[in-house]
Amino acid sequence: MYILIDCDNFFVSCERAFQPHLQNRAVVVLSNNDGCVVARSNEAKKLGIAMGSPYFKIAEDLRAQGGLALSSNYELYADMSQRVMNLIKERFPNLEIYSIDEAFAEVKETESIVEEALSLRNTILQQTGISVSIGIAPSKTLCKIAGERAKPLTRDKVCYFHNAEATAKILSEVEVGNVWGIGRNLKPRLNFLGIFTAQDLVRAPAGLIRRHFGINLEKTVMELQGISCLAHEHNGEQQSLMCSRSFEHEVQTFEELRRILGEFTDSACQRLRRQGGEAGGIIVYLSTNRFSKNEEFYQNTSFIGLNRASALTSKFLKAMEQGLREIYREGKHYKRAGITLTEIRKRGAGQRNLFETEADECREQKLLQAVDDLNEKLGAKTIRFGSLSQEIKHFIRREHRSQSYTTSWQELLKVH
DNA sequence: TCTGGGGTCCTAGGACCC
DNA sequence: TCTGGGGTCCTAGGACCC
Repeated sequence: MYILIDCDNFFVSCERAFQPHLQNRAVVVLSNNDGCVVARSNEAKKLGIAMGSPYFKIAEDLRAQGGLALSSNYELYADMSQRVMNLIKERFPNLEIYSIDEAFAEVKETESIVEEALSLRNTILQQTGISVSIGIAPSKTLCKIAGERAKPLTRDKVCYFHNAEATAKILSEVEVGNVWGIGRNLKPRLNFLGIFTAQDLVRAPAGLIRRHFGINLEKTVMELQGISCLAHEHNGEQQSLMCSRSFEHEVQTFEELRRILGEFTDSACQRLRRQGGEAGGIIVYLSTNRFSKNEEFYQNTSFIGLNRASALTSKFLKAMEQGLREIYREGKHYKRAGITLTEIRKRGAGQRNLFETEADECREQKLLQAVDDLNEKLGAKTIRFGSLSQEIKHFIRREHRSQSYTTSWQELLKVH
């Protein structure tokens, strides 16, 4: 049996927890660069603002309706998320944190399960100000549907699938495209086969689904039948770690890209070290503006593997530069770039290289540890690589950002 | 006309999720 | 003018091995 705990309109709820005047208003939170809408209050949803809408297309309408847009404040959301997850973990220790705003718990089916869920919901609301919806079902895919059903319930916001007949009835009301695991590409193909609802999918012949759509959809079908096929993950090691951005202004020169990607590499390596990992390689990514009408869209990636897994910034800076050289084309206007560290594992878990001495690496590791400690203590970038740019913030727009109420001494909430 | 059977590894691309 | 950033998994095809 699984329980899904899903925060309602999470980013908006976080902002509202500290700014009560945002209650009962149409509020949206924007992605980086104030580009797209990534969270909406119920009032904003009612205005018909779609998830992912470009802000410039809805800005005027939103303002006219008395609504408000905020830039995203990930420090705040990450901290609030951690508070919510800690509360859940106290009640349901066997937890899989699935994303910043939702978690699955594996539980024994008991008579009091709904009461327990309700009481957890109240605790979270009281201690963080965040409202959650809860779905309970025999499989994760059914939990997602139950969670969706719970959202509009005004009173208790818990939905429990315990009766096969009732579940089948609900599934016949769920559009197949709204099933977890079925996106915009699979939906039309399923519709073409006469499959329009989740219940249609449950009844589809297993062989056909497997042949035409592969193993993932076959698992989804079984999950909808109440047979749990997706493993409970327990938040194991991360496999890759990414840092990428779109730029406000396009970038042309190799040198500027090298510095920007250097910053990304540095930041990714810091995160990697903080979680005690090391990576085996780096992917470098570049692209021009995909909406541009003046220039043909160009995007490319390159992968550079290391001889031996490492967490040292210098090694990845070197590899990054090599990768960038492979895909950089003169004269293009780059709108977006990024890097991904891959083949991540716990430090020291990997095979040693027979011909490499470890003395140098050891020394650099100590140096970086000292740098990380200093930056932790005195503020990010107090000490940094000389080859990197002095400042890169100019290329990201965040015009309507709220305070870091819980993570910065300078920005604490003033009660009076 | 006719061309085996069993593997591994890598890459690119596609699909999905939040 | 303005269109995000972070992940996972699967599949197909090519190159190689014996």
